[in-house]
Amino acid sequence: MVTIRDVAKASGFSSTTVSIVLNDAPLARYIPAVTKKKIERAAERLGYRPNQFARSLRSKRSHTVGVMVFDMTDPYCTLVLRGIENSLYQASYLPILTDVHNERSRFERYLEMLLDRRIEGLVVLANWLFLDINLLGDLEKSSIPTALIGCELKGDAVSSVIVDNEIGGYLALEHLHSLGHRKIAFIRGPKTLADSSPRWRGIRNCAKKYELEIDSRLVADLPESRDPLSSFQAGQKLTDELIRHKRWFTALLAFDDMTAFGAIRALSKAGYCVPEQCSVIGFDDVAPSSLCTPPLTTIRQPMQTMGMRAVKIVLEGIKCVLEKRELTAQHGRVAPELVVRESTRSLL
Amino acid sequence: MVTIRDVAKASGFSSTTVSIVLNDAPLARYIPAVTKKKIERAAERLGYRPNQFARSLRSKRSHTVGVMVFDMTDPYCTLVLRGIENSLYQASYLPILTDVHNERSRFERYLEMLLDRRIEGLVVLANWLFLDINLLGDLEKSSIPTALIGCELKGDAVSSVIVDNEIGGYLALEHLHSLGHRKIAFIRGPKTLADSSPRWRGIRNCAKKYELEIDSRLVADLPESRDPLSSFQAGQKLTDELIRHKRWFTALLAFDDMTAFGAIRALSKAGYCVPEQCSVIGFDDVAPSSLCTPPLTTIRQPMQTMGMRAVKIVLEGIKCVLEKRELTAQHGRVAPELVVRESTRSLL
DNA sequence: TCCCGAAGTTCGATTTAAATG
DNA sequence: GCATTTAAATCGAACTTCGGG
Repeated sequence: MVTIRDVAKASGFSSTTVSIVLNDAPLARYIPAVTKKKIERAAERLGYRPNQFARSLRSKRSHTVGVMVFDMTDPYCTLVLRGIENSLYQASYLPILTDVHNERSRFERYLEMLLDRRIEGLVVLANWLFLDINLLGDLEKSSIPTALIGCELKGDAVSSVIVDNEIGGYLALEHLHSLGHRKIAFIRGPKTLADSSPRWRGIRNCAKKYELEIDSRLVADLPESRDPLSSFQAGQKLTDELIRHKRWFTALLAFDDMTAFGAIRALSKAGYCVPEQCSVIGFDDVAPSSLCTPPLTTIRQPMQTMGMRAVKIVLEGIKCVLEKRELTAQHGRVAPELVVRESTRSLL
Repeated sequence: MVTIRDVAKASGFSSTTVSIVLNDAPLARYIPAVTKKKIERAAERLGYRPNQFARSLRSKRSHTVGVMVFDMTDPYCTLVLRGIENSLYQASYLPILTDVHNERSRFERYLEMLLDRRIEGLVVLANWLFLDINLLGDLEKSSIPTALIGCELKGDAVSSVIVDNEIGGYLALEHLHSLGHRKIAFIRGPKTLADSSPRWRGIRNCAKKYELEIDSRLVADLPESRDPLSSFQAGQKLTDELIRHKRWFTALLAFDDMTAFGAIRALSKAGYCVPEQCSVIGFDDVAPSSLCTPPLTTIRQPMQTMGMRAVKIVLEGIKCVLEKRELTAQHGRVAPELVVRESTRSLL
């Protein structure tokens, strides 16, 4: 491996000068262009690449950000990760990816490993997380700029980026209503999930606005679970029960896309066509939604944007820390968007 | 930050002794249990965590593996990444994730960054890659154990893990044939993609075995593209053309699942039901396949296994390098598996 | 010779303080 | 005093060498 001393020797200057020149440090002002040229050419010729370990040891900087995903297999992750990666790339940071499999022990172990690597910031993709306050103890005291995607935390230690679930819920029901649906079934999220209640609130607001009555016999709740696939299965099972109760509905509003896929499966098995006999709307707009037939009408979370936003917050946090300014958490809330495809149909 | 010297001071021993004890180095044999206890307790009490930069600088090891994905948005990545992550976790390695967006410049920049970080190994997820030999120049000379997932490379510089496409193609056609299908349409992969030709070879072998005639007017080719979504669109378009040519078929064998989704969309738009009027089989078994209705019959690539396998190879390579043994590439080929779901139906 | 522990060197780059003409 | 350059200290851990009992 070629070191700075090799470059020094080859160029005939000291390693100090080489360092100053190659880093374009303040003192480089005083160094004549000829010297710079010589040094740069020597470095080039030898193929010199500074040792990042040495550099980091000295500067205490890693140019690395930790990314912690709660369950990688959730299709929700894909685009968020793309957003994170892209923003990091532009800032010349590299991400260390960890997947905690929704396991507490894994979370703790990974967090220690990341802290040991002196990550400068942390992005946590808390999709499908049943959050436990303890998990954050380590985080808060670490004083590493952190952004949580998908759930919000009280206090100003940890930033967050979430979708506006209330607006999303409102948009979903408004769409069904505008299509003429009045008998609507609902599959709500698990009570322990933070998204569930605001989404439902939005739905109720919309119902009130349009004087739509919600039949409580057409409302089902997803059970708590830490497996993203389970919401597909639960969606199927609950829809099946709804159908068997013979209380018919012309549309179904699902908690998320996975649930909607399960609902469509159940409807289809029972001999009902979507959207001819029953409209279905989801939430998230994960990749499969546009691929399925019929493609799913849904409320899109701007996932890539959310990833980018989280990185932006973390990067600003890092700058704060470097300049020893006070660091306060930011809480971003992005607007969801109705995506009309073909799983919903007008009754009018 | 508490350093080894702080621990030395607090325990009353020298930093040498502390280092030996905490790392359980060979010399630790000679150190009495009392001393060890004292040192360990001091370290514990102070919350000492060794500085990885210093450690890496000295040992020249990073305990980091680079992971390079060609297009993160491809659903094919998800499970492979899970496999990679899991194996790395068990070996206490951490992955740096990079997504090259199928762009040459990004590949090169990321490769340099990873090399600068002194990654000990590299896993490349070359899904949907139109490989260019030049890209590998840097790789070969870097002498970093590397495993390519999804495509194979001549020579013994770079290891690889691929699915046995020929068997997969065979299985797919055999399944359709066993269901009684004789008029079968095919959408082949792009000619520039390495997977395409062996997959087609398997199909032809199977056709010969069962004396099935392949009607060349029912064979279409996916165009070259570097966007995974494009195979959905192309699948839809090609199927549409196939339908319009009025040369009917009872089953369609698609190059991959994305293509199959496109085909199903086209059939549905043209008023044909899957599988009642036309069976469709895919290849890969990406996540959406089991979520769609009807769920897709397909040839599964054991993606998680492939990720694990690649990491295993890389880890062995790292051990090789450490022990200065000769490093030779391994070329793994894993068996695909027929997954029968509901997009195919028996004619018998 | 065996056991225990410490002093000092090394890894490679950055930075401070200081020395030249 | 100024422009130009550099010796030496530093970051934190790990390893080599050595000395005392």
